[in-house]
Amino acid sequence: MSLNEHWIDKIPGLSGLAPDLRQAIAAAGRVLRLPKGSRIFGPGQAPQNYLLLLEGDIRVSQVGESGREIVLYRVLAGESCALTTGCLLGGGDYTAEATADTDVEAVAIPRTLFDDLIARSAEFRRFVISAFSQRVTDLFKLVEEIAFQRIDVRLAHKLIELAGAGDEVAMTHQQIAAELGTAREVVSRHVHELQRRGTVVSNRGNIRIADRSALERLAGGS
Amino acid sequence: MSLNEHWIDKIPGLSGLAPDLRQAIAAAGRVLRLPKGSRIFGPGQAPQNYLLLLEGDIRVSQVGESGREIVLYRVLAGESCALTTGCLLGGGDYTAEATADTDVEAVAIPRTLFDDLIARSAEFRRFVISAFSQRVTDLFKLVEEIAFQRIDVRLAHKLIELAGAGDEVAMTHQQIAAELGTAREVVSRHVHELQRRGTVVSNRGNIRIADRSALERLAGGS
DNA sequence: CGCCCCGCGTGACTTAGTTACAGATGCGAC
DNA sequence: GTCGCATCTGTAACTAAGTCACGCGGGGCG
Repeated sequence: MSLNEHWIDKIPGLSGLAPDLRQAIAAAGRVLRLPKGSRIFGPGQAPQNYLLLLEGDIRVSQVGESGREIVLYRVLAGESCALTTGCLLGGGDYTAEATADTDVEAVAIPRTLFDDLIARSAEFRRFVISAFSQRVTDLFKLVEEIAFQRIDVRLAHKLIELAGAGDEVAMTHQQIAAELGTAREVVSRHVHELQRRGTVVSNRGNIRIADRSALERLAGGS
Repeated sequence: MSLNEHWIDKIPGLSGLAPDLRQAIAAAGRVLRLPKGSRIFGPGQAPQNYLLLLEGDIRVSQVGESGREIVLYRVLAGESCALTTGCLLGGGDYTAEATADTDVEAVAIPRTLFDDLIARSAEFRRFVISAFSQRVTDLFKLVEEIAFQRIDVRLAHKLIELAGAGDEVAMTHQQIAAELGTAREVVSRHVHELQRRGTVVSNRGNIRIADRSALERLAGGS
């Protein structure tokens, strides 16, 4: 029980939930642990639970017939995966898939409880709806990027994002291509060009940012 | 009052709403009429109401810095525009805009009532959430199309969609380009090619489908 | 009638995606 | 160690898409 009270506090949006609802959630929610690389869901799987992510990083991506892939968004610790589950319940056919990018710890909330929480808690509603909204704005931005932005700009953007606080991106060109929804060769070419200009240093499975400000200039400007 | 009971029945998802809630909606909802071409919302405008569309057709699109435009989705009669309003409330900065493609009749529901309805009616919740879900799957599909599909296939698709039951599309190449998020010249070239093959007949501001099955083959197949 | 705006056509060029390889590099088996 | 192999990366040639610049022509309107 103290264990259950423990995880709910990892979800910032739910900190102020009424005690009785906390208890209901703690009682009915099951904690799942999945290793890195697990398929959370994919075409053909229809989960009956709403998921809250406690630890880890889930990547939601779309694959085309050609096998090419593009990352739609990520679900981070403390966020809800309700969108994709909702998508399944409401949407009918879809082709997105979700993969654990790291080891993952999540809570599965049965649908009946979810409905109940939505009905009884304004805070929970706010949490769910703002999660939906956030995803949608993410997708809006993504559409704009794909449709209008040049690949080199998007690559610069992604490298900065993926490097985070550090300056190393431990990914293959293929994986970065999947992030951007383009082909591996395209990434290779642009990485090579960045290396030629001294902006990055590229090694097998790893790219190090050598001149962050140059990258930011590329990402921000034209 | 009978007038108010009138419009609520235009929303299929709300037909089974409890009588007291119907009354609340009827009392607080204001019916709006907007002429074709009106900007429903855009960057810099933050509506405080949730909108239900009774009549007409709203186009939600994204414009890039270059001025190029892409249609994200449409809101049709009987559907809710809650997504985009929710997007505003939850999302912070965004750049999408919504335009009336036809004369439009909509109901504005104040936010307080919306919250109340969500709290009290499972049916209303289902309506709102499935609307959200639908938009999201639409956006998923759109991302896949932009990222992976060839322009000629997407054009064929759009022409069929825009023609509806008939076989005329009364739009300029520029407008069709905005639908697809591409440049006018690209549309012109492909339309020209389709005309050369006898699939369509193109005139100023109008494209007539001459061989629908050929178009469907193009849209469906590779 | 003539002007002008708007939609459309076209050519030359750049960027992105595709196809088909050929090296390179690490890692495990032996 | 080193051999074999899968995986990652580089390159070249080609097609598709997007960009830029301009010309043409038809309608509408003064």
